[in-house]
Amino acid sequence: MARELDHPDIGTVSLDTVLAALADPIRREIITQLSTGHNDQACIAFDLPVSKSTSTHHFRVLREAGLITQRYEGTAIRNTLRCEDMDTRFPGLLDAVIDAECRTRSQGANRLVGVDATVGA
Amino acid sequence: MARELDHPDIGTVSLDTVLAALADPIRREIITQLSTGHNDQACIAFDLPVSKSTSTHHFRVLREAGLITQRYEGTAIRNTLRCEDMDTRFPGLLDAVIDAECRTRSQGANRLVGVDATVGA
DNA sequence: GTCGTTGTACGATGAACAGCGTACTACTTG
DNA sequence: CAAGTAGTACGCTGTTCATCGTACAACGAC
Repeated sequence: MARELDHPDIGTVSLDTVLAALADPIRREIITQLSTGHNDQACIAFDLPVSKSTSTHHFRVLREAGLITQRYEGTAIRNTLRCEDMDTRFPGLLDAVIDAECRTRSQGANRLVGVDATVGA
Repeated sequence: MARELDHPDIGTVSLDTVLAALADPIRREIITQLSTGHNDQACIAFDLPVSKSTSTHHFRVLREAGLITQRYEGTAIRNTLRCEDMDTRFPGLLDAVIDAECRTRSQGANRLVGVDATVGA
């Protein structure tokens, strides 16, 4: 019954923190996967080109920025995107970033190596 | 006739660079002032709580990210926001950030000290 | 209990970057 | 020409942060 994770009130999250969180390509990868069918998945379900501890770090930054919710389920964690909360706080911002990310991706020249072919798997 | 400044093709600017540029509060301050009546102004016209050299640095980051245009006019530089270019490249993104910034600001608790009362002057 | 799974804590490290001051260039004005 | 204005270049500094490995904790299955 320990294992409670802190989530910020959406009213208190700062634009600074949100944009800093979104400025990292790995974290945008997570957000994008969450928004395209990977919602409510464990952290390992995301095929990220970094070590486990780095991955933990990125998920935490996203949670503390108010972008995702993390809830324990056994040993794993369910990650969900806080779409509505973010749209309340900063309307259009998250959608614009996800859209921009997808747009960049379909243009080829993906900066995030090692994930290209396995995203859909 | 020297004094030409490089501006990236809008098609080549990366989301990474743009978000990194927008993640800094000083640079968002510049962008916000540009979008709210301060367009086409010299760098010194922006009342920023940093030194001149730091200011130069931020303007350059914005230009190289494709967010602003800088054109010499005598000893000064005219700064303009590349709204349409940005909206072509990443639709809705710039507007969402500016809107979010203004929203944050009118909520009080402005993180950027020293600019509050003198913005309108 | 033991073992495997999933994620965390804790250092440590190296790179990136915001900030500054000083010295400088380029232009305008007198 | 000299003086003033607007911005740049350069070097430096301190901080932040992404990354890693290793050791550990919490839970499920057996």
